[in-house]
Amino acid sequence: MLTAKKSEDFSEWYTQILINSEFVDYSSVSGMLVYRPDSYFVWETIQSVTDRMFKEAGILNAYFPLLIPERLLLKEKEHVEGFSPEVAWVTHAGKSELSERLAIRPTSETIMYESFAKWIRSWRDLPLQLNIWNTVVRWEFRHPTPFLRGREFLWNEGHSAFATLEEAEAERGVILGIYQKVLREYLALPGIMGRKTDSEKFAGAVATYSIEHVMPDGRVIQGPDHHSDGQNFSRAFEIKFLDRNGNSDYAYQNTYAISTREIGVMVATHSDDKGLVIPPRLARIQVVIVPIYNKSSRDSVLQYSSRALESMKGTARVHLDDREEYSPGWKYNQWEIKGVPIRAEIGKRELEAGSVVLVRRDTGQKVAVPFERLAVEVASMLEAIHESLYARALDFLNSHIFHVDDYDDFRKKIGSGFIQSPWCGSPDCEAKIKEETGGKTSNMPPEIQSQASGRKCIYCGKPARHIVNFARSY
RNA sequence: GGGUCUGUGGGGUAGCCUGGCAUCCUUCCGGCUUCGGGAGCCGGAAACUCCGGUUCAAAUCCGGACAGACCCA
Repeated sequence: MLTAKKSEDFSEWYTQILINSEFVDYSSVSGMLVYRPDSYFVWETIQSVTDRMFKEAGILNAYFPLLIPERLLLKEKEHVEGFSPEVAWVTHAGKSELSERLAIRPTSETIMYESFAKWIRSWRDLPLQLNIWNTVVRWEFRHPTPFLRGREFLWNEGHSAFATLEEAEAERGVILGIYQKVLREYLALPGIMGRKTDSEKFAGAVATYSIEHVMPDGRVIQGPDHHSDGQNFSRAFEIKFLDRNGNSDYAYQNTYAISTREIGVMVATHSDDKGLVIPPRLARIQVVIVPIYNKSSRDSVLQYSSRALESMKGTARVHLDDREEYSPGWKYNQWEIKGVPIRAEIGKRELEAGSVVLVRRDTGQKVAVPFERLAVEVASMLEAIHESLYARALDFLNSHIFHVDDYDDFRKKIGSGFIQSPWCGSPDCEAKIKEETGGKTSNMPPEIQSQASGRKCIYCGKPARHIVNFARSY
């Protein structure tokens, strides 16, 4: 039973729908989540469609170890500093202490680049574009929230090495394009793409580009990202090659990721006070048939329901809920909590009319369709649900972007979405703004940077060099 | 990191001030009955976070630990 409302108590609502829908469960390790079949189905799908696009782009999958020797982790200074407070360590095997403690990977740069250094000798070995699907552990100390902030999450780690900076830079558009496509076509989520400021970029990177989302409560959360690492890691790990002219150079590298956090953004964005709303392409069950009968109509209704099931099988993932012990009304509620996109109601009336009633989860709209058109109508309804979820999410995003030039106004607006304001580029101003308002820099979309000219920094009043999205964030 | 509050069956709770065999809802199991928006009845299973103290007697009072929530940095 759901008691919290999305608009009144967002965080309580969020956990209630996740648990009540049997989407995920808590484990006895705080911050580590159990993915039950419906949520794992979502991740498997995200994973497989992303993976397919990676492969089309020439990226190969590999696998690297879970544990990283301490000496490797220490090789890149900024990288260590960024991660060391959150690293979990393996120190013992049984009762004996290990000679060198091993980090449980918080990310795999260091273990992978040791190998890269061995494999890369010549420009002919480049580019090297590898990806691994794995989980990482980061010992968060702030309160964990399912999917959004936890101590273990599932993701992809793409790691590339190129011979030239230009080639490395060109990868960014390809990868972010893939991520945007996955978000748009599967999770039905829009986002804002842009460059992170230096103080918010990835530890060890030269530049980070991210896709950022607004949450229903007006706070903002970072989604998939792509980091240009320049030669920072290649110098630390001696990833050197001889170019066409016989000169030795360090490789130019990138890293990128999409994680299970997106599932949280998806749930939070689309779901409502009745429970989850899962975008059709990610729903394990896309259509649930609920038969309605009494003693005398039972057999004929169930038989008709089975025929409906068969006729839809080739089109959608369908389930017939023929449990005897629950009433139809109870089933409606349960499948609504679980976010199944379409409910098909079949009773004596439908049987006699030769029709089936379809009900959309997102809008509650009911429509009776002739049996012969069932598969066709279901297919187009699934499509319509997807598009309408995306359209609504996009409207929400657009109505939570504010252009602000005045600091008092900024203070009032911060916390209610993306505040686009001019900034001089000074980390001091950035830090002061954060301190005084709680507003952090989210990212800087390339296409609006030209608007900085002639404007003044929201904090110090000096000429602006960037237009930045400020927000309270997760 | 600092402060405030809270830990009772699987979930949600009453009881705590004023010590005396733990309340109700839901879930779960068995049965009957019902089925067009969480039906009804009968029976059953299931809990005081942990450690110590006070007491004839502790969910209740005291101390500590652990866990969680909220506020501040």
